Amino acid sequence: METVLCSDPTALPQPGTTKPSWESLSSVKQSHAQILKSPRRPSRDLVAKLVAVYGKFGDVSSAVRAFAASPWPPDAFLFNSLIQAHVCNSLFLRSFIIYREMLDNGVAPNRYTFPPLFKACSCATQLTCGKQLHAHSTKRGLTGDPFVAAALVDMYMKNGEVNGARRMFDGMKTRDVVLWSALLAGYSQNGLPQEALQVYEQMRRAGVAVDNVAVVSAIAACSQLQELHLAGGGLHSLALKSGFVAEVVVGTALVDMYASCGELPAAKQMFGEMHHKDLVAWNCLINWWAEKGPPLEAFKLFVEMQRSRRLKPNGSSLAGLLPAIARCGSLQLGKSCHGFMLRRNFGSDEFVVTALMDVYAKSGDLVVARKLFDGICSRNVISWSAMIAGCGAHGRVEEALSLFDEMLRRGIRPNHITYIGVLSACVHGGFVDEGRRYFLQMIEHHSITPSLQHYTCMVDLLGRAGLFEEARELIRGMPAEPPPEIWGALMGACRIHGNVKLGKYAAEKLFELKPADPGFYVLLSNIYAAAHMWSEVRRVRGLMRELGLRKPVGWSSVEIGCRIHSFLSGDKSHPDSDEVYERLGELISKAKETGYVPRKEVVLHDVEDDVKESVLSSHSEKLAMAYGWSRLMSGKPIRIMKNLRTCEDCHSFAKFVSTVTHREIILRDAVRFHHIKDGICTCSDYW
DNA sequence: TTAGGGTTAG
Repeated sequence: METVLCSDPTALPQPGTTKPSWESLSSVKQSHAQILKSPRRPSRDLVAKLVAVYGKFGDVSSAVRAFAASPWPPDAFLFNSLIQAHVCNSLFLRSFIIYREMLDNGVAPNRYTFPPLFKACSCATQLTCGKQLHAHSTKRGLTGDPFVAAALVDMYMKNGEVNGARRMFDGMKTRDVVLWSALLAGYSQNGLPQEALQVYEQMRRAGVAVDNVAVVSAIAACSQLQELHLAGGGLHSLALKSGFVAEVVVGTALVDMYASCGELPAAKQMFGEMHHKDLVAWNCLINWWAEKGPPLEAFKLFVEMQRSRRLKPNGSSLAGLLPAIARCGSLQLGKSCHGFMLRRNFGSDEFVVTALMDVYAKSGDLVVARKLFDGICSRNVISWSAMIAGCGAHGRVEEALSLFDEMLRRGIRPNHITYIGVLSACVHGGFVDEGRRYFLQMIEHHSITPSLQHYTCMVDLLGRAGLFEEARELIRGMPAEPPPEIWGALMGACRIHGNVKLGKYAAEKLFELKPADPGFYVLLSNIYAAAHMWSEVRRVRGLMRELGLRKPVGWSSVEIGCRIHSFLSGDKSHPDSDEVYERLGELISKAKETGYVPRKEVVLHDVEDDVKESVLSSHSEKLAMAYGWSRLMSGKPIRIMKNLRTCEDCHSFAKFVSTVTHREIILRDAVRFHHIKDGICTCSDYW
């Protein structure tokens, strides 16, 4: 062994010592400088260690310089270190080039060479390259090495080659915990949680001591399965007994599991019990609150994270928070986030930009959403799907479908979510032929098995067009018993077309499947009311009372400056209520002068006409419209959000208001956007 | 010197 000449004996690795005292980049550089000053040339092993440690500190340039100055020719250890330094700094393509140089210089790769290269193939999704390297490792008899094998299983799994990974695993005679975990994690990461839990069970039966990593992957599988009580509960107990729970990764996996099962209080409690919380743990909590919790709470968590832990949000934090803003539908808040994102240089992060695009689309500003979409350099299937869905929801059906065609022309393969957007667009536009064609194309050309959402879209599309027999045929052809969503869509179509008989049939199915959902009772009562079958209406309403079910309360909001003002139907609690009703009265008079006739048939109670008109005139969206007109500057669009579907009368009224006030009205309801300008709505009147 | 893990846009 060569002796290292150095004035400070603690600064350099000494023979026999296990841990070098290179704890910072500056200490490494200092030692390196001393080595260079020394009259004797350093050994290859010492340079290789320097290269590795430079890589770990993220200084790839110094690693390359150290390598270049090493005794020539470099050996395998030196090349391995240089490859590793590049891989751990995400310079994957460069690592392949170094491997090529290694071969060109006649240096034989060894068991240490391949794991980092397979990792590079995993991260850079380079399956072809991975397969070639697999062949190289086999040729050299290295594939049986446990480190190489585990890296290979991981490489195949990360590239979505589940069967390849399994074959690799099955071919191994000795299987350690890391090899098992690579398989288990791979199944979980590929959306196969059942298989992942099976592997976990097999692993335990095989007597392998389960470690923290295996537990994390099994918990992740439970999150996907939303399986909290059997496997999930057992894993939490195991994590507690073994002490793994103290690890931030294990704690985060448990937070995620509780939240994904809808147990937000348990998730928050788990989060509170974690001693150390890193950025991923915070992001996990924020993401779930943004999706399922009160949107403002998600925003508060985002602020709290930065204050209390002094953590800097990354792209995931923002992409996770933005759905909360999208749910609020607040354009102002969306713009603030946009500014924050630009200041923090997330303007080219496609995750963040796609999430922001969705915020603008859901806040009613499709123009900015489209600009953001056009500005994304590498648009993937997710950004295309988001834009297509946005256009469809805004009634820009032709634009949605032409975007879809363009996406196909560019060779982007659509997935099941893309087709949900495409089929919904067809529903919004009443494009029956196109819908049928896309549904078949999805199955036959893209081998996508229709999901519940696809079937629901099709039933909705056919039902709205009055093609009840075709809709029923489709339902009969479904592989499993139709769930409530399907009958709900059919019932909605029955209301539009006054099909009492089929509506009643669908309602009976729904009352069996979801007896406590008030929405379906209301829908049936609406079907009877539209047919003037008032005794049936009373019977259904009576049934609702007996069951203690109440119609969900409708509310609308309008954004004025930085504030959101909400109104219930007939609401008089707003501080400016007098002004709201006075201005609404003006609007109704002006609208009537230009031809607006209240559509009293929309009111479903068996009451006198004047009562119906008074009920109609205080619908929450009308109150919000009047307040917006009163308070927003002249020419500014009025943006309204409604929690339920807008009724036909309010839709018609909004068209007259847009004409008499010369304002654009953008109304987001539970299913779509209505862009109304000069008396015309971009979405069809196809109800 | 080398392998497997938690969050993340539609």
